[in-house]
Amino acid sequence: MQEHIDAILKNTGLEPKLIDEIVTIGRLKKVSAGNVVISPDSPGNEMPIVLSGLLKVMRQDPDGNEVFLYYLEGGETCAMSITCCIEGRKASYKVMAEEDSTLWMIPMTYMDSWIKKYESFRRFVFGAYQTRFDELLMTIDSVVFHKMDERLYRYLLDTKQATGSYEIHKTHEQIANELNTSRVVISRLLKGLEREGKIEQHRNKIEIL
Amino acid sequence: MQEHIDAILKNTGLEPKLIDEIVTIGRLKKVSAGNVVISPDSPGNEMPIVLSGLLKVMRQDPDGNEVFLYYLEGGETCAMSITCCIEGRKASYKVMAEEDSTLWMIPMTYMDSWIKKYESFRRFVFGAYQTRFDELLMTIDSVVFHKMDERLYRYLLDTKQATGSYEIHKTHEQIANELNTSRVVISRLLKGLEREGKIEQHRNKIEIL
DNA sequence: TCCCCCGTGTAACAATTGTTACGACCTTCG
DNA sequence: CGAAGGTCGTAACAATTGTTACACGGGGGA
Repeated sequence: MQEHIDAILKNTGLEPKLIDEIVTIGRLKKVSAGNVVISPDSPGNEMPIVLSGLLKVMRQDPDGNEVFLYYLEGGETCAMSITCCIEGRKASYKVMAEEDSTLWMIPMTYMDSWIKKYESFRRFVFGAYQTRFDELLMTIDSVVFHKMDERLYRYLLDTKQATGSYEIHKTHEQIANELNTSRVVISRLLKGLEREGKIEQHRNKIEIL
Repeated sequence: MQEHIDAILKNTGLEPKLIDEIVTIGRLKKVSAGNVVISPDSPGNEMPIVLSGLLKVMRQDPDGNEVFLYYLEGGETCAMSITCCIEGRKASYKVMAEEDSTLWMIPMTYMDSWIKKYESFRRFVFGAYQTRFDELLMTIDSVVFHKMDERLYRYLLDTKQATGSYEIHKTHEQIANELNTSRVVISRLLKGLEREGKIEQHRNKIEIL
């Protein structure tokens, strides 16, 4: 286990001394697919780093509607939870396990001193911010500048890329929920994509071509 | 001038010693209304703090379409330019002066050392991130969960709040551009808001009631 | 003054998306 | 096996948004 964590963390560009600290101080957390990692009302005083698996970050509105924002893959961290914790605010989003995942949880107490001490940690944190800003902006692009069919196709490609598989195991209903539209609309548009030869459909499964 | 800058910076919660450094190292920049402050192809190795006036941040897509993201008011800074500069990347957004504004420009070279040195600067920077994340998420909410009429009304209220005036001096065409829709649609919806008694319209001017 | 440009109102129509309804099929479980 | 529930296809219609076209009036410049 220990070596496994080391291996992941090495790819983040963090310096060895810091990795030692992280390994000593953090704790392992396992989440199985479909479960919630962070929700708007959970306390949240730890910063998660994804060791394996895949998380997805969603935005929720007061009426319970949702939109998919982006995936968090191995080696990445949730930038939003950092600021949330620093400011002691409630999360305004929801993080779920898309696959069975293992996380390394670091208490927020250490954040400030690490930022002060380690140049590599500053780079890590600011890099995380940059990446998330970019993802949010891409989401805005997708929603503002494109129609639902393009948005859907981009979502499928994102999912293919994040899971590393050209097969997506989701129902039309689930996809509709992530794009905040209705099942009928998704079925209609997926049929269109199929006619264009971009995908192939099976029960509970979409194949990206 | 000197005292004016001090006064603004004091409200940011930065510690006196750091304010001294900022005042010594930065330079003043004046921008008149309508001019571009940061564009996707400008170099951008300075971090701006708004001293007076109002900036607006827009997202642009490759075809030249635009959307309004949020305003930057006095005492605030552009979080996205921080990460951009740290990573030496090109900006993926555009910042414009909504009113005649004065900015205090700080070379990025000092960022890292200040973050290391000043607790208050860390709080300032992370606070800026948090605020911008929230604004982006609100933009996403607005676009994903609401129809154009509500989006328009929220935009008017935001503008009222940012400018501190219940009169908005913009044409339907300009508003349409900021919401990435067409003039006709805005005229239609503004008429609706007027009928509901939420606004009053005049030439080149909208009054929020 | 007269003319032209700009800003706005409005109609008519097209395209996109949302909603409701229903039928077909598959899977699971009793 | 048969019933029940979940998944998908499709039609018909409503609501929202986008597009084109044209009329009206104000204000500024020649």
